[in-house]
Amino acid sequence: MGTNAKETILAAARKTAQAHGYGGLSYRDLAAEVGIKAASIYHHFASKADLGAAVARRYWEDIAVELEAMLETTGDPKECLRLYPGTFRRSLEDGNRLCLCSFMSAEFANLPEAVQREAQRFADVNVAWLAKVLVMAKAVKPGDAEARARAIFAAVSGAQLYARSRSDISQFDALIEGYRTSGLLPA
Amino acid sequence: MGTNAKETILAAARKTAQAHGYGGLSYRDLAAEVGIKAASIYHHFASKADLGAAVARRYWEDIAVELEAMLETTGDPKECLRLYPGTFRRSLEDGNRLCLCSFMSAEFANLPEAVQREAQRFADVNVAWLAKVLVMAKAVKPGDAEARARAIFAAVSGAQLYARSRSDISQFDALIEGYRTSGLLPA
DNA sequence: CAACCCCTAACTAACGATTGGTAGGTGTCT
DNA sequence: AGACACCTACCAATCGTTAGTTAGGGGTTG
Repeated sequence: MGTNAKETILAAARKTAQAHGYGGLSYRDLAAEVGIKAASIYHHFASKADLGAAVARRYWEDIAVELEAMLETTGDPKECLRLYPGTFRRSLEDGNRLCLCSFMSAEFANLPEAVQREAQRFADVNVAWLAKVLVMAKAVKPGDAEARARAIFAAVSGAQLYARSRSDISQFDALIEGYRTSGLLPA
Repeated sequence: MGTNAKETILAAARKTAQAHGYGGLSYRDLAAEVGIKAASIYHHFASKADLGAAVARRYWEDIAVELEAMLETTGDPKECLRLYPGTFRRSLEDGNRLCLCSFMSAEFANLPEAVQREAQRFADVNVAWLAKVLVMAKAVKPGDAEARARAIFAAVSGAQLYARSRSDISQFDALIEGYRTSGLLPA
């Protein structure tokens, strides 16, 4: 597998965890998918907790980059708010997968502390970005931005969870539309 | 464990599943909690899938009764909409537990079909009741009731998930308040 | 009344599979 | 030579599940 084995493992683990959770991560299955043996994963990650934490950390690092890039390329905070649910939609498009943070929030009680921390950071990154963009778009009073950002994040997460349980992306789209007409998201 | 062993198992399994999911249900742990041996559970439930389906079914049956009772005792649909998030709040109060349906929606890909079906029914029951109450309260146009009901259910589920990942009920309360000020829930 | 039979509700003991993890060896490239 | 990437071969624990057994209560029958 060469020098990028670690990255390949991380990517495969992320996809599996988004479908079956941290508990559904198996060294043997993961190794088979990557094309090495289970014990070899220990050469890159000292334990399952380490792997889980690395996967979750990479997950919020990636979304942080993606969200900042969105803001930069569009240069339009209102457009960003319109596009935001798309980041969750894409997980559903990709094999009806869930946001890793949502899955780990459900599994929270079973997670090693290091994994818990990294999972929380994903939510923090999303809320911070949303709050910033809401203020830029003058969609809320600056003092209300963080509360509204959290509400949007939680609601979109819930929409993804619901749509997943129906294996039906159109349910996600309908829910997001519902958030707009009700005023949670700017119309 | 006399005649009500089956009920005792169901109740213990529900509590465990709300904390650790269907995958976190272990016959040995469950039996130890109830005070019998693992194999004895098979006298009451033919398989883990059977047990899981029975737990999920009982879960939506109970909430259906609870919601109808709320409507009857208050007689006030607006008051019902105000009280509704409380049903999710109580799971958090009880050991930071999650709605069983939410946990199973996350685990969806790993669930036996019978369990999937019963988990979906919980959402259906909630949405149907919410839609009915929204119309009674004249909070939305009758044609928009079901879409709004789904939006409320998904958003409240998301709020519970977020609060759980922080082990902080006040986050749930703040999110619900945010849904009210934004217009998703009637103020 | 007593013997019989079946049912319920539990038990002990083990099954094969899978889990995360460890020890130590092998080949390859610099 | 030595570091790196990966291997084989195991381990103890846990998983859902099965087989066979036991204790006791209820009904029917001689």
